[in-house]
Amino acid sequence: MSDIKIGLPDGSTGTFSDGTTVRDVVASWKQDLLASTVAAKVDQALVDTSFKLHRDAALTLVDIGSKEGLGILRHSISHVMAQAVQDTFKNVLVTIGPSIEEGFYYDFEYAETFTPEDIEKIEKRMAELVAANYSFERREMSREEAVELFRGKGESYKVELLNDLPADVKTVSIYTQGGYTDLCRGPHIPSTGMIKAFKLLNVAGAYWRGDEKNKMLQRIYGTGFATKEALADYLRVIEEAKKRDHRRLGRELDLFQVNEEAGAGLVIFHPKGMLLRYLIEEWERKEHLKRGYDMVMGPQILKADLWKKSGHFDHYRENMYFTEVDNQPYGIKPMNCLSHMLIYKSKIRSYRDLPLRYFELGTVHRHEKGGVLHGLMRVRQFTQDDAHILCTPEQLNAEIRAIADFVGYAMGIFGFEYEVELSTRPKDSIGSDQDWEMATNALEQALKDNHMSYDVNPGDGAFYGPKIDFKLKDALKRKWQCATIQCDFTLPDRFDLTYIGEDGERHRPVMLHRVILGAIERFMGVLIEHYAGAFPVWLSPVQAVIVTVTDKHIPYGQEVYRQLVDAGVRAEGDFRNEKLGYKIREAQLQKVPYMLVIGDREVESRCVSPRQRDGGNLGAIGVDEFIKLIKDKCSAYK
RNA sequence: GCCGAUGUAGCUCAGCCGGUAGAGCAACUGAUUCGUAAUCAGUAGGUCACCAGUUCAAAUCUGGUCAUCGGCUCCA
Repeated sequence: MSDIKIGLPDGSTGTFSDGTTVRDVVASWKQDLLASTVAAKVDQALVDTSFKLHRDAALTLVDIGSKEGLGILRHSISHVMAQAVQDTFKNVLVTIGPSIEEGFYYDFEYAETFTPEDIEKIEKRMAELVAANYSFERREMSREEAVELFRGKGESYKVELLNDLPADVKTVSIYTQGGYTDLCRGPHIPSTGMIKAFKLLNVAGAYWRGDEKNKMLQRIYGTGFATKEALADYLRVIEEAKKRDHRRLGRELDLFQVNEEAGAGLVIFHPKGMLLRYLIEEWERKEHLKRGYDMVMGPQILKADLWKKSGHFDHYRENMYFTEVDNQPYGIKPMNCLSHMLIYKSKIRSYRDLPLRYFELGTVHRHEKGGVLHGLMRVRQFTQDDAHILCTPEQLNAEIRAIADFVGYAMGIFGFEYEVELSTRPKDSIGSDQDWEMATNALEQALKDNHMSYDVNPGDGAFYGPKIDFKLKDALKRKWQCATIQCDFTLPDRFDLTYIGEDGERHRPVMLHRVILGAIERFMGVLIEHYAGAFPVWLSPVQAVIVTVTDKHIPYGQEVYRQLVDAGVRAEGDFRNEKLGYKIREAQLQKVPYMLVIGDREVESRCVSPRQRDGGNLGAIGVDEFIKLIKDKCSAYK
């Protein structure tokens, strides 16, 4: 921390009234403390010392490229954008405009729709405001004064925000730049002239305060960086991310389609996509059997009464599809647990039998809202690598820890990073307070025992129990929920599951719902983007393509093809009458890991010359040697 | 579901103010037999998402439906 320079005009290190120094503040800021805590502290320092310290600290942080500094810069740009919007258009009300991970946004209420041309106008006005180099002036006032100020401007959303502040908040701060004033906690950069690189990205609808019952506002997204180069880099990354969009690659690599004729959110797997899926599923089965799971399988439809018994009918009905068989109502399963419950109930269970781990690659149907469907990521029919574990309360901790380890192992195999979240009881839920507390504690304790860092998501659990979510990140930095572990004390109750304990008495088992990869479809989508379609050898639908130079090399090419296929290598032969360069290009675009060129040299020496998709060349090697290479990669999951 | 945009050949896209469709790539056919990311020539390919309406006339205007895209809400 000692190398951090504080941007005070006189180069001194200021000291706050509570004895901490500027250095302390910036150091703690760097340690990822809640930015707001530090911001509040810096603002307090401003009041205490009359240094315009917060600005300079912010400026310094922007200069050294810290996350917090960038956040401050973007927040300031959002103010400038709000001003530009109100300068350019009449009857626009401002709401909120924070910085976010990739940039910033500001939500406006405006009767008309912002068009792309409008966005250009706004950008132009913003450039003028930046050129004018207005300073950001901070002022504090009582909340009553602030209410008066914003009411006078007709900014009803700001008034609502002020009125909803906690009662103990007596004073609020406002920031003014170039005659435009916004309610804001700060901090901000010293002046608009410091904005070197920004861009407005798109307009979208967003509910006021994120509640779908509220009015829909117009949200303008933008981003900003400390330098033009950084902005250009970011835009390049966006372009690159588009290229690896799984929907595009799914078509280009001929993996799958989501066809309008078939219906929204319904995936059709093509041969290569199905092969990829098969490889993932085989991996799953092997790993589950290794870990003491039993494979089971239930039907797609079960009587509606059973869904009533489980609570799904009351709590999940709007997401379910129903059908009728012989005048009896049936529910198409949105989850796999019911069959597993019936398997458990098929016998009297002893504590000696537990834990029981039922694993099913379970295909489910959920009626997702139209607007959320997205390629393979959000679909209406998908297959979960689902398991339900029934155990004694004493076994719970070890089971949860084993699952968390399994997830970690799986993420390592597929090369993903992930974050962990613990979600607690939601409003619409079933079960006693006591059960919820026990379940939540069990999950939390297991995370602690495994020394895993996690965030808590209050109220985000399933209706039947709390859960641990594992979120991995795709190429666009979007987080996708994949693995989840859900604790359930209520289903065993509803289905009256029991086991005979050591004491000879009947006891209630505990149940865990869990998935490792989540949904195969979504996982494949994430996988496609992660590898940009260039799958590791063990997952490549085609591992090697044999390319002949001329027709006279075809007989040896077919011989090699036969040897590879017999050895279990996924090979294809490209014996078309095309130039070598043309065939190489196609194999390259299909991201095949190895291209085996067969020409005079190879026929003569009875070998192959594998060209790698990264452009490298392995030189002339024997076919056996090549087969061994592929086999080794597969067994190492490379 | 909500806000906004979009839907023309397999893909990427042209097609002004309504007069009834075009390019490049891909595909197919022929020629070419050629060493590591595109050989040349020719041919074929479209109910302009779907359904109504306005009009002498609709890819074009209006309404509805379906679907997709960017978000919001929700979620594996």
